[in-house]
Amino acid sequence: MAEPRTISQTTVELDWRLVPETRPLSLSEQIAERLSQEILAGTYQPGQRILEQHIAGRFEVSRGPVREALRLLEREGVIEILPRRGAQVTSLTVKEVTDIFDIRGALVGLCMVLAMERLEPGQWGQVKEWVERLGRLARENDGAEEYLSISFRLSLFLGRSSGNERLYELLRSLSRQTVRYTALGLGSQARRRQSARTWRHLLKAVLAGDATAAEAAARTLVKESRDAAIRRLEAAGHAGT
Amino acid sequence: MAEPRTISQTTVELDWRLVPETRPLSLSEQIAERLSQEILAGTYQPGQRILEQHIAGRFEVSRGPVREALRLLEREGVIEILPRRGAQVTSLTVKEVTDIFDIRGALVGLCMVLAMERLEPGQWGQVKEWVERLGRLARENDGAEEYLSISFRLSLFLGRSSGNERLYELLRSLSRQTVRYTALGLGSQARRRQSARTWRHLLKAVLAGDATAAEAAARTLVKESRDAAIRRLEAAGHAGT
DNA sequence: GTCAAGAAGATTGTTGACAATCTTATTATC
DNA sequence: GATAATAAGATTGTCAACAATCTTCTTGAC
Repeated sequence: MAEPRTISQTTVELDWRLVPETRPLSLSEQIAERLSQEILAGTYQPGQRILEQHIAGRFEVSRGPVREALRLLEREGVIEILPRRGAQVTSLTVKEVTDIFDIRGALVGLCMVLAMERLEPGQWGQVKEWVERLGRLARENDGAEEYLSISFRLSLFLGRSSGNERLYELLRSLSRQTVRYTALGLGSQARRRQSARTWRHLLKAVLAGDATAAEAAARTLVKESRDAAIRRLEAAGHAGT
Repeated sequence: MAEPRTISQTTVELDWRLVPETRPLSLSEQIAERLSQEILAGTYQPGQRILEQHIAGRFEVSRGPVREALRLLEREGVIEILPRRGAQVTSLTVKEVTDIFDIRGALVGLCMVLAMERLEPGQWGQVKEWVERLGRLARENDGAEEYLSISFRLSLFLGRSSGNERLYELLRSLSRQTVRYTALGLGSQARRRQSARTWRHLLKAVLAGDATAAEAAARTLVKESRDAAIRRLEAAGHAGT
């Protein structure tokens, strides 16, 4: 019983998945995927311990694959493993959230530059549509969830367009780690308006062929996202949620 | 026999180590450390397969800890693991080397900006000394090895000075992955002279308090390193070494 | 002589059990 | 009543063996 084994399935959009490939997932990857979803969904809270035996029992596998799944999740920043003390759901401090956003800012800037070097002006149609959709969603009261989804997808599009596979993977991982904080900010309609405006600036710069301005807009996008998240965190009493 | 076990030791400078912490390393971490050294030293060549059983036999442990060590090395980019086909020493294409250098460039730029925000003018003394030493080494014929060591240390200093722990770790990992290619470039004296010159530009910008110029210099540093490495690779026939 | 099919060997994936360590609850002491 | 030592339980680290898959070598057909 090596690979053909499967645990109970749930379907999730490819972009959001931990392992975005379509090949049959190994047992440990399936476990990691499920746990990742549950942690993002809040079934496991930040700071909560994760016991190997408990997971093994829940998915009816031995502890071996569970251990490997936990290493995979640690690698993605979803959990932290302390030697001899087991795993727990990552609970970021405000400082750590800031730090990750800063890294994302620099990398998104690079993405933007590379994408403009590679893409023809005609290949930005999809981006234009998405940015316009963001504008509409920013005017609505309950557009938070879809806004997040579209902006996440826009980021991934830029990442892929950079032509730098490793940059794409890195950004995907960092975006995953901060998605709950990005969402925190985008909960406010004012913040969505701000975001949509910056996206429009970015698009304008792209269509004008101004790489410097586009890079600046991309970095601004992340910086604004960071500041909104931090404000929310500090208002809530800066516990690691 | 859980943690107190040790495999045969070798001492390596902390900066170059896979796990830079000083706490007692777990068995799998010790194995990963040793393998990492051997791979960097060329005992295992790029592309070469690594068999779990072979490693387990060599270090007289079971395959469990070896498997965990391999995951650790995969995470650091030292090896690649293909499902059901085992591990092999990472063999980067020219494109992948370029991509990693580009990421490093963007991140080193960010480092520079952050470090200048945090450090007082008086705290750059160590950097000044190192940069001057690089200048001397660039004039010598056989200064390649020490040049690499000092410039690696300079990069790490900037990383630490950024105050962004995650940025530091990320840069350390990426620098490790490209260190053999950086070394390839620095083998030429002309290249060392170029590098030393750019370091001097960087230092000058720092001391003048010009963050923009310092960031540009930092990015240039990585870009020049990238171009030198690529030239060497392509001259050598662009196999993955 | 080349290519495809099959069999033997090698290698990874998984499991359950045992050992060492860590955590928690209890008890004793000040 | 609070603190420290102790013991029991819980949890992680390691091991050896088995099962499934992959690789390679052999054999046979064209």
